[in-house]
Amino acid sequence: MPNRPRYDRKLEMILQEASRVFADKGYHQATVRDIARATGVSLAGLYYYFKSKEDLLFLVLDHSLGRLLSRQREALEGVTDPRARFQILIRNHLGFFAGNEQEMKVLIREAASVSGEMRERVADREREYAGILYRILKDLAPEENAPDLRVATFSLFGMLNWVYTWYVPDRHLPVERLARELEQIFLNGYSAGILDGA
Amino acid sequence: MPNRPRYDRKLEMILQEASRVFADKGYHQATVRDIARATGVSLAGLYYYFKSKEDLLFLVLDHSLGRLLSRQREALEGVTDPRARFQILIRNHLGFFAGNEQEMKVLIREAASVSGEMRERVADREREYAGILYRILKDLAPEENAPDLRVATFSLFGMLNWVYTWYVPDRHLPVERLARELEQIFLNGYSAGILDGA
DNA sequence: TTCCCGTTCGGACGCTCGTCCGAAGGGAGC
DNA sequence: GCTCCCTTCGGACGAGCGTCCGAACGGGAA
Repeated sequence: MPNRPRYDRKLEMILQEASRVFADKGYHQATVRDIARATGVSLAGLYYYFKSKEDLLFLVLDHSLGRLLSRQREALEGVTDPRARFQILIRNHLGFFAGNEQEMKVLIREAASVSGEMRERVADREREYAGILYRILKDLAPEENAPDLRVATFSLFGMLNWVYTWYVPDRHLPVERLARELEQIFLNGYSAGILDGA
Repeated sequence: MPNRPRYDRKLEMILQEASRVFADKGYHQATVRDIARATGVSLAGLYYYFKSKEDLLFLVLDHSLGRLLSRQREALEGVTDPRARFQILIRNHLGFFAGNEQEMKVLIREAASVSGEMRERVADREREYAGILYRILKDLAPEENAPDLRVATFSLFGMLNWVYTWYVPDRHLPVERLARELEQIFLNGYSAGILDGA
Protein backbone atom coordinates (compact mmCIF):
# COMPACT_ATOMS: atom_id res chain seq x y z
CA MET A 1 0.00 0.00 0.00
CA PRO A 2 1.66 3.23 -1.10
CA ASN A 3 1.95 6.27 1.14
CA ARG A 4 -0.80 8.22 -0.63
CA PRO A 5 -0.19 11.88 0.27
CA ARG A 6 3.56 11.63 -0.30
CA TYR A 7 3.13 9.64 -3.48
CA ASP A 8 0.50 11.99 -4.89
CA ARG A 9 2.45 15.14 -4.16
CA LYS A 10 5.55 13.79 -5.84
CA LEU A 11 3.59 12.55 -8.84
CA GLU A 12 2.03 15.97 -9.25
CA MET A 13 5.45 17.58 -9.10
CA ILE A 14 6.67 15.19 -11.78
CA LEU A 15 3.68 15.98 -13.99
CA GLN A 16 4.30 19.67 -13.61
CA GLU A 17 7.96 19.42 -14.56
CA ALA A 18 7.25 16.99 -17.38
CA SER A 19 4.72 19.45 -18.70
CA ARG A 20 7.37 22.15 -18.80
CA VAL A 21 9.88 19.92 -20.53
CA PHE A 22 7.35 18.69 -23.09
CA ALA A 23 6.24 22.25 -23.79
CA ASP A 24 9.80 23.46 -24.28
CA LYS A 25 11.22 20.70 -26.46
CA GLY A 26 8.16 18.86 -27.70
CA TYR A 27 7.19 15.38 -26.59
CA HIS A 28 9.29 13.40 -29.04
CA GLN A 29 12.45 15.46 -28.66
CA ALA A 30 12.20 15.48 -24.91
CA THR A 31 13.92 12.52 -23.25
CA VAL A 32 13.13 10.79 -20.02
CA ARG A 33 16.60 11.87 -18.96
CA ASP A 34 15.52 15.51 -19.41
CA ILE A 35 12.66 14.90 -17.02
CA ALA A 36 14.96 13.19 -14.55
CA ARG A 37 17.16 16.27 -14.61
CA ALA A 38 14.20 18.65 -14.23
CA THR A 39 12.67 16.75 -11.33
CA GLY A 40 15.83 15.71 -9.55
CA VAL A 41 14.59 12.13 -9.59
CA SER A 42 16.86 9.47 -11.01
CA LEU A 43 16.13 7.96 -14.41
CA ALA A 44 15.12 4.60 -13.00
CA GLY A 45 13.27 6.19 -10.10
CA LEU A 46 10.83 7.90 -12.43
CA TYR A 47 9.51 4.57 -13.60
CA TYR A 48 8.02 4.00 -10.20
CA TYR A 49 5.51 6.75 -11.07
CA PHE A 50 4.67 5.89 -14.67
CA LYS A 51 5.16 2.80 -16.73
CA SER A 52 6.27 4.35 -20.00
CA LYS A 53 7.07 7.70 -21.55
CA GLU A 54 3.80 7.62 -23.44
CA ASP A 55 1.96 6.87 -20.22
CA LEU A 56 3.58 9.94 -18.69
CA LEU A 57 2.34 12.10 -21.55
CA PHE A 58 -1.14 10.72 -21.05
CA LEU A 59 -1.03 11.53 -17.34
CA VAL A 60 0.04 15.10 -18.16
CA LEU A 61 -2.70 15.53 -20.76
CA ASP A 62 -5.43 13.99 -18.64
CA HIS A 63 -4.44 16.01 -15.60
CA SER A 64 -4.44 19.30 -17.52
CA LEU A 65 -7.67 18.56 -19.36
CA GLY A 66 -9.32 17.68 -16.07
CA ARG A 67 -8.29 20.95 -14.48
CA LEU A 68 -9.42 22.95 -17.50
CA LEU A 69 -12.77 21.19 -17.70
CA SER A 70 -13.61 21.49 -14.02
CA ARG A 71 -12.58 25.12 -14.02
CA GLN A 72 -14.99 25.82 -16.87
CA ARG A 73 -17.80 23.82 -15.30
CA GLU A 74 -17.47 25.67 -12.02
CA ALA A 75 -17.44 29.05 -13.72
CA LEU A 76 -20.45 28.23 -15.89
CA GLU A 77 -22.53 26.75 -13.08
CA GLY A 78 -25.79 28.59 -12.61
CA VAL A 79 -25.24 30.92 -15.56
CA THR A 80 -27.97 30.51 -18.15
CA ASP A 81 -27.67 33.49 -20.48
CA PRO A 82 -25.86 32.20 -23.60
CA ARG A 83 -24.07 35.48 -24.14
CA ALA A 84 -22.70 35.44 -20.59
CA ARG A 85 -21.75 31.79 -20.91
CA PHE A 86 -19.89 32.60 -24.11
CA GLN A 87 -17.83 35.27 -22.40
CA ILE A 88 -17.08 33.10 -19.40
CA LEU A 89 -15.88 30.25 -21.58
CA ILE A 90 -13.52 32.42 -23.60
CA ARG A 91 -12.11 34.28 -20.64
CA ASN A 92 -11.51 31.08 -18.72
CA HIS A 93 -9.91 29.44 -21.70
CA LEU A 94 -7.49 32.31 -22.18
CA GLY A 95 -7.08 32.69 -18.45
CA PHE A 96 -6.06 29.07 -18.11
CA PHE A 97 -3.65 29.59 -20.97
CA ALA A 98 -2.14 32.63 -19.28
CA GLY A 99 -1.63 30.85 -15.97
CA ASN A 100 -0.59 27.48 -17.34
CA GLU A 101 1.17 28.21 -20.58
CA GLN A 102 3.17 24.99 -20.72
CA GLU A 103 0.21 22.74 -19.97
CA MET A 104 -1.90 24.45 -22.61
CA LYS A 105 0.88 24.12 -25.16
CA VAL A 106 1.21 20.41 -24.50
CA LEU A 107 -2.55 20.00 -24.64
CA ILE A 108 -2.76 21.68 -28.03
CA ARG A 109 0.30 20.21 -29.68
CA GLU A 110 0.73 16.74 -28.24
CA ALA A 111 -2.77 15.38 -27.77
CA ALA A 112 -2.29 13.29 -30.90
CA SER A 113 0.96 11.79 -29.64
CA VAL A 114 -0.73 9.25 -27.42
CA SER A 115 -2.30 6.21 -29.00
CA GLY A 116 -4.78 3.45 -28.46
CA GLU A 117 -7.00 3.58 -25.41
CA MET A 118 -5.28 6.67 -24.01
CA ARG A 119 -5.92 8.59 -27.23
CA GLU A 120 -9.60 7.62 -26.95
CA ARG A 121 -9.86 8.90 -23.43
CA VAL A 122 -8.21 12.22 -24.28
CA ALA A 123 -10.36 12.59 -27.40
CA ASP A 124 -13.47 11.95 -25.34
CA ARG A 125 -12.72 14.78 -22.94
CA GLU A 126 -11.81 17.06 -25.84
CA ARG A 127 -15.14 16.30 -27.47
CA GLU A 128 -16.82 17.06 -24.18
CA TYR A 129 -15.08 20.41 -24.05
CA ALA A 130 -15.98 21.21 -27.66
CA GLY A 131 -19.54 20.14 -26.88
CA ILE A 132 -19.88 22.85 -24.26
CA LEU A 133 -18.90 25.52 -26.75
CA TYR A 134 -21.02 23.95 -29.48
CA ARG A 135 -24.07 24.10 -27.22
CA ILE A 136 -23.45 27.74 -26.34
CA LEU A 137 -23.07 28.73 -29.98
CA LYS A 138 -26.27 26.88 -30.81
CA ASP A 139 -28.17 28.91 -28.23
CA LEU A 140 -26.49 32.04 -29.51
CA ALA A 141 -27.16 31.49 -33.20
CA PRO A 142 -29.11 34.13 -35.14
CA GLU A 143 -32.43 32.93 -36.55
CA GLU A 144 -31.47 33.45 -40.16
CA ASN A 145 -28.40 32.64 -42.18
CA ALA A 146 -26.52 31.30 -39.20
CA PRO A 147 -23.06 30.01 -40.07
CA ASP A 148 -22.51 26.25 -39.93
CA LEU A 149 -22.30 25.39 -36.24
CA ARG A 150 -19.47 22.95 -36.66
CA VAL A 151 -17.43 25.40 -38.69
CA ALA A 152 -18.09 28.17 -36.18
CA THR A 153 -17.05 26.01 -33.23
CA PHE A 154 -13.76 25.00 -34.77
CA SER A 155 -13.10 28.52 -36.02
CA LEU A 156 -13.34 29.85 -32.52
CA PHE A 157 -11.10 27.10 -31.18
CA GLY A 158 -8.69 27.95 -33.97
CA MET A 159 -8.57 31.58 -32.91
CA LEU A 160 -8.12 30.63 -29.27
CA ASN A 161 -5.63 27.83 -29.66
CA TRP A 162 -3.48 29.68 -32.15
CA VAL A 163 -2.75 32.26 -29.47
CA TYR A 164 0.16 30.31 -28.06
CA THR A 165 2.06 30.70 -31.34
CA TRP A 166 2.29 34.46 -31.18
CA TYR A 167 1.08 35.94 -27.90
CA VAL A 168 3.72 37.13 -25.44
CA PRO A 169 2.00 38.23 -22.21
CA ASP A 170 4.52 40.91 -21.30
CA ARG A 171 4.86 42.43 -24.75
CA HIS A 172 1.28 42.50 -25.94
CA LEU A 173 -2.00 43.65 -24.46
CA PRO A 174 -3.17 41.98 -21.22
CA VAL A 175 -5.20 38.79 -21.40
CA GLU A 176 -8.50 40.44 -20.44
CA ARG A 177 -8.24 42.84 -23.34
CA LEU A 178 -7.19 40.06 -25.67
CA ALA A 179 -10.27 38.13 -24.63
CA ARG A 180 -12.50 41.09 -25.37
CA GLU A 181 -10.93 41.61 -28.79
CA LEU A 182 -11.45 37.98 -29.70
CA GLU A 183 -15.04 38.03 -28.49
CA GLN A 184 -15.75 41.09 -30.56
CA ILE A 185 -14.16 39.71 -33.71
CA PHE A 186 -15.94 36.40 -33.44
CA LEU A 187 -19.38 37.70 -32.49
CA ASN A 188 -19.58 40.97 -34.41
CA GLY A 189 -16.94 40.56 -37.04
CA TYR A 190 -13.78 42.40 -37.90
CA SER A 191 -15.48 45.09 -39.95
CA ALA A 192 -18.31 45.78 -37.51
CA GLY A 193 -16.68 48.66 -35.76
CA ILE A 194 -18.96 48.51 -32.77
CA LEU A 195 -18.16 47.84 -29.17
CA ASP A 196 -20.83 46.33 -26.99
CA GLY A 197 -20.89 46.52 -23.26
CA ALA A 198 -18.67 43.89 -21.70
CA MET B 1 28.57 19.40 -63.03
CA PRO B 2 25.29 17.66 -62.20
CA ASN B 3 22.76 16.69 -64.83
CA ARG B 4 20.31 19.46 -63.95
CA PRO B 5 16.95 18.33 -65.32
CA ARG B 6 17.38 14.79 -64.02
CA TYR B 7 18.70 15.97 -60.68
CA ASP B 8 15.95 18.54 -60.21
CA ARG B 9 13.13 16.14 -61.06
CA LYS B 10 14.40 13.56 -58.64
CA LEU B 11 14.92 16.13 -55.88
CA GLU B 12 11.37 17.35 -56.35
CA MET B 13 10.09 13.80 -56.13
CA ILE B 14 12.04 13.33 -52.90
CA LEU B 15 10.64 16.55 -51.44
CA GLN B 16 7.14 15.45 -52.32
CA GLU B 17 7.50 12.06 -50.68
CA ALA B 18 9.30 13.51 -47.68
CA SER B 19 6.44 15.94 -47.25
CA ARG B 20 4.01 13.07 -47.13
CA VAL B 21 6.07 11.13 -44.62
CA PHE B 22 6.59 14.19 -42.41
CA ALA B 23 2.88 14.99 -42.53
CA ASP B 24 1.91 11.44 -41.60
CA LYS B 25 4.33 10.72 -38.77
CA GLY B 26 5.66 14.15 -37.82
CA TYR B 27 9.20 15.30 -38.50
CA HIS B 28 10.85 13.87 -35.41
CA GLN B 29 9.18 10.48 -35.53
CA ALA B 30 9.80 10.07 -39.22
CA THR B 31 13.14 8.45 -40.02
CA VAL B 32 15.37 8.89 -43.02
CA ARG B 33 14.80 5.19 -43.56
CA ASP B 34 11.06 5.90 -43.92
CA ILE B 35 11.87 8.37 -46.67
CA ALA B 36 14.17 5.89 -48.35
CA ARG B 37 11.32 3.39 -48.39
CA ALA B 38 8.81 5.95 -49.70
CA THR B 39 11.06 7.18 -52.49
CA GLY B 40 12.67 3.90 -53.44
CA VAL B 41 16.09 5.53 -53.04
CA SER B 42 18.63 3.85 -50.80
CA LEU B 43 19.39 5.30 -47.39
CA ALA B 44 22.88 6.45 -48.37
CA GLY B 45 21.71 7.57 -51.80
CA LEU B 46 19.40 10.17 -50.30
CA TYR B 47 22.35 12.04 -48.85
CA TYR B 48 23.40 12.99 -52.34
CA TYR B 49 20.34 15.30 -52.41
CA PHE B 50 20.45 16.83 -48.95
CA LYS B 51 23.15 17.03 -46.35
CA SER B 52 21.13 16.32 -43.22
CA LYS B 53 17.62 15.42 -42.14
CA GLU B 54 17.10 18.96 -40.88
CA ASP B 55 18.28 20.30 -44.22
CA LEU B 56 15.68 18.12 -45.92
CA LEU B 57 12.92 19.56 -43.72
CA PHE B 58 14.11 23.04 -44.62
CA LEU B 59 13.99 22.22 -48.33
CA VAL B 60 10.44 20.91 -47.93
CA LEU B 61 9.32 24.00 -45.98
CA ASP B 62 11.01 26.47 -48.29
CA HIS B 63 9.66 24.77 -51.39
CA SER B 64 6.08 24.73 -50.07
CA LEU B 65 6.22 28.28 -48.77
CA GLY B 66 7.58 29.44 -52.10
CA ARG B 67 4.74 27.82 -54.00
CA LEU B 68 2.12 29.22 -51.62
CA LEU B 69 3.57 32.72 -51.74
CA SER B 70 3.90 32.88 -55.51
CA ARG B 71 0.41 31.49 -55.93
CA GLN B 72 -0.97 34.26 -53.73
CA ARG B 73 1.07 36.96 -55.44
CA GLU B 74 -0.13 35.89 -58.87
CA ALA B 75 -3.75 35.79 -57.77
CA LEU B 76 -3.57 39.19 -56.10
CA GLU B 77 -1.78 40.90 -58.95
CA GLY B 78 -3.73 43.83 -60.33
CA VAL B 79 -6.51 43.57 -57.76
CA THR B 80 -6.77 46.70 -55.68
CA ASP B 81 -10.11 46.46 -53.85
CA PRO B 82 -9.29 45.35 -50.28
CA ARG B 83 -12.47 43.34 -49.99
CA ALA B 84 -11.67 41.42 -53.16
CA ARG B 85 -8.07 40.94 -52.06
CA PHE B 86 -9.32 39.55 -48.76
CA GLN B 87 -11.49 36.96 -50.48
CA ILE B 88 -8.74 35.95 -52.89
CA LEU B 89 -6.25 35.44 -50.08
CA ILE B 90 -8.58 33.26 -48.05
CA ARG B 91 -9.75 31.16 -50.97
CA ASN B 92 -6.22 30.59 -52.18
CA HIS B 93 -5.02 29.69 -48.72
CA LEU B 94 -7.74 27.10 -48.29
CA GLY B 95 -7.40 26.03 -51.90
CA PHE B 96 -3.71 25.36 -51.42
CA PHE B 97 -4.57 23.43 -48.30
CA ALA B 98 -7.12 21.32 -50.18
CA GLY B 99 -4.73 20.47 -52.99
CA ASN B 100 -1.60 20.03 -50.90
CA GLU B 101 -2.76 18.78 -47.56
CA GLN B 102 0.52 17.19 -46.51
CA GLU B 103 2.63 20.21 -47.42
CA MET B 104 0.31 22.54 -45.53
CA LYS B 105 0.38 20.27 -42.50
CA VAL B 106 4.17 20.25 -42.45
CA LEU B 107 4.25 24.02 -42.96
CA ILE B 108 1.96 24.60 -39.99
CA ARG B 109 3.33 22.04 -37.58
CA GLU B 110 7.04 21.75 -38.31
CA ALA B 111 8.17 25.26 -39.19
CA ALA B 112 9.70 25.54 -35.73
CA SER B 113 11.65 22.30 -36.10
CA VAL B 114 14.42 23.86 -38.15
CA SER B 115 16.98 25.99 -36.38
CA GLY B 116 19.58 28.65 -36.91
CA GLU B 117 19.86 30.28 -40.30
CA MET B 118 17.21 28.03 -41.82
CA ARG B 119 14.70 28.99 -39.15
CA GLU B 120 15.42 32.63 -39.93
CA ARG B 121 14.78 32.17 -43.62
CA VAL B 122 11.50 30.33 -43.03
CA ALA B 123 10.42 32.92 -40.48
CA ASP B 124 11.16 35.70 -42.94
CA ARG B 125 8.90 34.25 -45.58
CA GLU B 126 6.20 33.60 -42.99
CA ARG B 127 6.39 37.22 -41.89
CA GLU B 128 6.13 38.23 -45.53
CA TYR B 129 2.98 36.15 -45.88
CA ALA B 130 1.48 37.55 -42.70
CA GLY B 131 2.41 41.01 -43.91
CA ILE B 132 0.21 40.62 -46.98
CA LEU B 133 -2.80 39.80 -44.82
CA TYR B 134 -1.92 42.51 -42.31
CA ARG B 135 -1.89 45.10 -45.09
CA ILE B 136 -5.24 43.95 -46.45
CA LEU B 137 -6.85 44.09 -43.00
CA LYS B 138 -5.44 47.55 -42.48
CA ASP B 139 -7.10 48.76 -45.68
CA LEU B 140 -10.28 47.00 -44.65
CA ALA B 141 -10.47 48.33 -41.10
CA PRO B 142 -13.55 50.27 -40.02
CA GLU B 143 -12.90 53.90 -39.09
CA GLU B 144 -14.00 53.51 -35.50
CA ASN B 145 -13.34 50.92 -32.84
CA ALA B 146 -11.32 48.72 -35.15
CA PRO B 147 -9.96 45.63 -33.44
CA ASP B 148 -6.21 45.47 -32.85
CA LEU B 149 -4.68 44.73 -36.24
CA ARG B 150 -2.14 42.28 -34.92
CA VAL B 151 -4.76 40.36 -32.97
CA ALA B 152 -7.06 40.29 -35.98
CA THR B 153 -4.33 39.01 -38.30
CA PHE B 154 -3.38 36.16 -36.02
CA SER B 155 -6.99 35.34 -35.28
CA LEU B 156 -7.67 34.85 -38.95
CA PHE B 157 -4.56 32.72 -39.36
CA GLY B 158 -5.73 30.73 -36.38
CA MET B 159 -9.09 30.04 -37.97
CA LEU B 160 -7.45 29.10 -41.27
CA ASN B 161 -4.57 27.03 -39.95
CA TRP B 162 -6.70 25.16 -37.46
CA VAL B 163 -8.69 23.72 -40.35
CA TYR B 164 -6.27 20.84 -40.83
CA THR B 165 -7.11 19.48 -37.40
CA TRP B 166 -10.77 18.82 -38.15
CA TYR B 167 -11.70 19.31 -41.79
CA VAL B 168 -12.20 16.18 -43.89
CA PRO B 169 -12.79 17.20 -47.53
CA ASP B 170 -15.09 14.29 -48.41
CA ARG B 171 -17.18 14.38 -45.26
CA HIS B 172 -17.76 18.09 -44.76
CA LEU B 173 -18.87 20.92 -46.99
CA PRO B 174 -16.72 21.70 -50.05
CA VAL B 175 -13.78 24.07 -49.72
CA GLU B 176 -15.45 26.95 -51.54
CA ARG B 177 -18.33 26.95 -49.08
CA LEU B 178 -15.97 26.59 -46.15
CA ALA B 179 -14.11 29.65 -47.41
CA ARG B 180 -17.33 31.64 -47.60
CA GLU B 181 -18.35 30.61 -44.08
CA LEU B 182 -14.99 31.66 -42.68
CA GLU B 183 -15.09 34.97 -44.53
CA GLN B 184 -18.54 35.70 -43.16
CA ILE B 185 -17.63 34.82 -39.59
CA PHE B 186 -14.48 36.86 -39.63
CA LEU B 187 -15.84 39.93 -41.40
CA ASN B 188 -19.41 40.10 -40.13
CA GLY B 189 -19.30 37.99 -37.02
CA TYR B 190 -21.01 34.85 -35.93
CA SER B 191 -24.15 36.56 -34.70
CA ALA B 192 -24.59 38.87 -37.69
CA GLY B 193 -27.00 36.68 -39.54
CA ILE B 194 -26.50 38.40 -42.83
CA LEU B 195 -25.12 37.08 -46.06
CA ASP B 196 -23.47 39.51 -48.37
CA GLY B 197 -22.91 38.94 -52.05
CA ALA B 198 -19.93 36.74 -52.69
C1' DT C 1 34.95 1.22 -77.44
C1' DT C 2 36.91 3.74 -73.82
C1' DC C 3 36.92 6.98 -70.28
C1' DC C 4 35.09 10.12 -67.07
C1' DC C 5 32.30 11.69 -63.58
C1' DG C 6 27.75 12.36 -61.77
C1' DT C 7 25.06 9.07 -59.29
C1' DT C 8 23.90 5.10 -56.32
C1' DC C 9 24.39 1.92 -52.60
C1' DG C 10 25.80 -1.90 -48.97
C1' DG C 11 27.20 -1.86 -44.79
C1' DA C 12 29.06 -0.06 -40.85
C1' DC C 13 30.02 3.66 -37.06
C1' DG C 14 29.09 6.02 -32.82
C1' DC C 15 25.61 7.66 -30.21
C1' DT C 16 21.32 8.21 -27.67
C1' DC C 17 17.12 6.44 -26.64
C1' DG C 18 13.40 3.93 -23.50
C1' DT C 19 13.34 0.47 -20.32
C1' DC C 20 14.46 -2.68 -16.57
C1' DC C 21 17.03 -5.58 -13.06
C1' DG C 22 18.77 -6.28 -8.67
C1' DA C 23 20.27 -4.12 -4.70
C1' DA C 24 20.18 -0.59 -1.33
C1' DG C 25 17.82 3.15 1.45
C1' DG C 26 14.71 4.77 5.10
C1' DG C 27 10.64 5.72 7.87
C1' DA C 28 6.59 3.76 10.49
C1' DG C 29 4.87 0.28 13.59
C1' DC C 30 6.04 -3.16 16.93
C1' DG D 1 16.27 -1.62 17.86
C1' DC D 2 14.39 -4.55 14.53
C1' DT D 3 11.71 -5.54 10.61
C1' DC D 4 9.09 -4.81 6.68
C1' DC D 5 7.90 -2.80 2.55
C1' DC D 6 7.36 1.35 -0.08
C1' DT D 7 10.69 3.97 -2.45
C1' DT D 8 15.03 5.05 -4.90
C1' DC D 9 18.87 4.32 -7.87
C1' DG D 10 23.43 2.81 -10.48
C1' DG D 11 24.33 0.76 -14.31
C1' DA D 12 23.49 -1.90 -18.10
C1' DC D 13 20.81 -3.81 -22.39
C1' DG D 14 19.14 -4.02 -27.01
C1' DA D 15 17.22 -1.33 -30.47
C1' DG D 16 17.06 2.27 -33.63
C1' DC D 17 18.76 6.53 -35.05
C1' DG D 18 21.46 9.99 -38.44
C1' DT D 19 25.41 9.95 -40.98
C1' DC D 20 29.27 8.58 -43.93
C1' DC D 21 32.97 5.84 -46.36
C1' DG D 22 34.60 3.56 -50.24
C1' DA D 23 33.39 0.96 -54.02
C1' DA D 24 30.54 0.13 -57.93
C1' DC D 25 27.43 1.63 -61.67
C1' DG D 26 26.14 3.67 -66.21
C1' DG D 27 25.32 6.93 -69.87
C1' DG D 28 27.18 10.62 -72.91
C1' DA D 29 31.35 12.50 -75.30
C1' DA D 30 35.51 11.27 -77.72
